[in-house]
Amino acid sequence: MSEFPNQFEPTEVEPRLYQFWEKEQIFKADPASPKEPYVIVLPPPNVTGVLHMGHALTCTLEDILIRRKRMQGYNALWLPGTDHAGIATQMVVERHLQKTEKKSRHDLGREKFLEKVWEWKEQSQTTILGQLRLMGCSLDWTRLTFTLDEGVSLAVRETFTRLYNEKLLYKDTSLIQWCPRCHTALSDLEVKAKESKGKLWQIKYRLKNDPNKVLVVATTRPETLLGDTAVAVNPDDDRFKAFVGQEVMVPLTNRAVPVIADSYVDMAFGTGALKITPGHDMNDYQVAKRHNLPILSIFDESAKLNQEGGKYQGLTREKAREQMLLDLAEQGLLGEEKDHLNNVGHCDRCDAILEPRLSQQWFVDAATLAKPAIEAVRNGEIKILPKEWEKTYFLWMENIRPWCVSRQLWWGHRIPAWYCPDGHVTVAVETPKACGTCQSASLKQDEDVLDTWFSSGLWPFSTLGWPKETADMKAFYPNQVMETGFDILFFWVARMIMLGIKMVGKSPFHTVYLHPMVRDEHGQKMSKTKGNVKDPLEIVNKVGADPLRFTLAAMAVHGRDVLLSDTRIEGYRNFVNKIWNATRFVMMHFGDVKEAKSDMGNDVNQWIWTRLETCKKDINLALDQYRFFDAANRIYSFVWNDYCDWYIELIKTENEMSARKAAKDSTAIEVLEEALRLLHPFMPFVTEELWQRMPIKAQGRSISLAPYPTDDPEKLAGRDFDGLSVRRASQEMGRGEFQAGSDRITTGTTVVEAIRSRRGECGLNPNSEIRVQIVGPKKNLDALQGADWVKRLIRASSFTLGGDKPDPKKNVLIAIGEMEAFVPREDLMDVKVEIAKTEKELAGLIGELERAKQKLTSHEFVGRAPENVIKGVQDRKTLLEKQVETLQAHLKNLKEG
RNA sequence: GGGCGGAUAGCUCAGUUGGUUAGAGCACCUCGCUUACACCGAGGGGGUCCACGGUUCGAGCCCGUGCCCGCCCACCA
Repeated sequence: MSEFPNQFEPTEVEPRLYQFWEKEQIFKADPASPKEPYVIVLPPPNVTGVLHMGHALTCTLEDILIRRKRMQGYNALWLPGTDHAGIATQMVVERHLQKTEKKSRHDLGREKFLEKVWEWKEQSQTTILGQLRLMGCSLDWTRLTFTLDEGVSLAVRETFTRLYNEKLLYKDTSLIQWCPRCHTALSDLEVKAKESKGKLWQIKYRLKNDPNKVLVVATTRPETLLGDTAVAVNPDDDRFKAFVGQEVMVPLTNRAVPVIADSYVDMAFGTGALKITPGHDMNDYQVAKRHNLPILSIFDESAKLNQEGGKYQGLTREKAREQMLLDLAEQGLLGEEKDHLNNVGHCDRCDAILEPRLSQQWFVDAATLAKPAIEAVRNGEIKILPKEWEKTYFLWMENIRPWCVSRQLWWGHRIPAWYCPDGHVTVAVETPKACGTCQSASLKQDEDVLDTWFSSGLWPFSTLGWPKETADMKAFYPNQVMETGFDILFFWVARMIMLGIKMVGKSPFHTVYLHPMVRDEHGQKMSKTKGNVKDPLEIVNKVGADPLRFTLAAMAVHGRDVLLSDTRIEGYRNFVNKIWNATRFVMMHFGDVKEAKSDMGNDVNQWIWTRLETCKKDINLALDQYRFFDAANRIYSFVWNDYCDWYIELIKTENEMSARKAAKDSTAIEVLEEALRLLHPFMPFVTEELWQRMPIKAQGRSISLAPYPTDDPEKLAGRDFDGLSVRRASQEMGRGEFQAGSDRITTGTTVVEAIRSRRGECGLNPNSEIRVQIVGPKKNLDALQGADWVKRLIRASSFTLGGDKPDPKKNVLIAIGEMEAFVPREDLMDVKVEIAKTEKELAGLIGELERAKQKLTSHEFVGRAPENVIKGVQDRKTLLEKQVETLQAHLKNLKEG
């Protein structure tokens, strides 16, 4: 540690520091701690997955929140876990099995297949957990939970049983969304509506009693006609009044179905007559229920025609359609056909076209659970940020439908329901010995598993040991923040709120922070087919976790997508380098200071302390409001602009430097040390590495346990900081009282900027030395007295204050507010360029002056604008007048000379 | 069909209750290897803040209309 490499080496440092943190158990939360708790549970990544950019964003933002709170003395718990992700994982393993062993899950059988999935899970989980460590996540690994762990399983069974007993969960036969490829029921949310180009066919239905008359219906799915149990028309439709009550023959069959009247039918659409297929259309199902129509299922679980299909049995939907259209045409029953755009439901997972299917499933009465969940957000118990999402939340929750929770899969929580031979249902937390109704000992458990989101919905408390009354549950429920992507607001967040309130009796968290989507630098969604996917691990490998984290935070703007670009990441990699080198420089000169002893009489010191104070205020304010991007930009500009560009440059003069060394002044180190602490939640690795090298630092083991800098130390009073001395906290308080920079600093920096700028405009070699004389009001000249850094920063070989104004014809004049700087013409300028510059500047100033004058003569403005605004314009006008006057004289001289 | 969000410099975006001269990063141009850092430093150019109308002493910001993008929800077959 003694030598200081001239570059930060993330590949060497990051794993070493993470091991150190884990060994020291820095991230472990103690439920017995007297500290105020601050809890976030990590949205559990899918066990089959690898870490993608969305995870990277989630864990960066959550780690920033958690690390800051930990540094503020909270009992911070960030709880890790992984999700079994039922349908997704089962699909991946099935596919793998098919590929490697050419077997289906049915070939293996349930038990063997599940063994395979568990193997897969073990292997995959290690990968993703390692990746979370690579990102620097300060997760409490001692509490790692998997959604199929026994504890979670108990919570699931408990919830299922309680909801069942309260009739909020029930078994029902109903038309549900069925995926013919995954062979399972889905919830409404798992249906992706996609617009697709289809056709609208007209099909003639002959009247039973008068085969010469036909009723023409329009349909996009002719193959479903085998399932028709009625034809419907609008009751107000005069065209069809005579048909209502009669029967028509379903083409290609011998069945007669009634013509019914229902106002659902849109007279203007198609032919005005609608075939009703209640077994395979959600709307038709509703109509059928109203009219007590029979329901026919004509497709099997793979959406092939079943025994109801007659000659078409065994055909797929597409094949059947093709064949039936041919047959209809042959019988002269096919009318016109036209193109038609319609929405078709696809499986969220496998993209297959879904088929509504009549079946028995378990449902949760979501509408009842939603009521208190809506209320919790409405009364502010739960805040959703950005606030715009609340409206979306309400809209969905108020129109929520029964949630189908059973899945015909093997991988997941088995439904805790048992059936006896007589068909009685027994629902229980523990496997029952006998039927609850008839005492039969011959019980068979329900074959189905639960929707993954059912167990996810219990996550904020199932991870803490619920339903047992654990210490963790007492200490850490409710959580503080739920940070996740808006894409799972309904899938997950809403369900956690409903189930948390129902099961525990308290909202599961206080704040929901919905982060945006990560896209590429052109706002395109990252996708494999587009080839624009950025792999976070590749980036971490290349530049380290810190720059990636900082980029994600600095781009995370409320309600906007995060656009990730390589140049941005590179820029923040450079930032890491900048901090590294600034620390190296400061350590080189002040590495031997032993105690915090900042010379507060020195105005350069005061200035940087003041800037730091403002920075602390801004950052804390920003982070309190989840404005990660503001906080990131603020610390960036403090370190780079204030500290490196100004402060370090200011103290680099020999006088300043030797005085500081002699006095063992610790300001440079101390300010930087605080800046590192401010930065730590964003860039944990480089900050810890540098902090460990600092001679002056809080006495803790890790920067993660040092106090987070604040402009309001009262807030941290009384907190324990792993051995931090209270003295430092009180010192921080004192610094809040500094006034903004002294006259010497403000005057000096203004002079430096003006002269540098003029040099730049002239294209002069910045290294050439110039002679400078400054005249102006005494207070300004006094302020510049002794500011030898001004001389250094403008590269002045001589620097004269006051005295007679030099010959205007031989000197270039630079107006600096009320001051004038003179530089011998030969040092700076050729006359023609100077004249042009001056004229341009003058024109700008005159224009502005005119506008100011106009404002001040306007009665409305003077009469109605607040005083401070008027005063501002007046001051500006006075200054402008003085500058215009000076420059006009200067211009005159130039032209004459 | 409903709802939400966006449009500001070449690119990606800030701009917190309307207030003096609209900012940043990157890109670009000029100059500089001044011993922390060329992953750097100093300077510069570049904007009718989508259009039109309104409110106001004053609008990038508030209101209305229009146009163009993106997303979510939705049972017109």
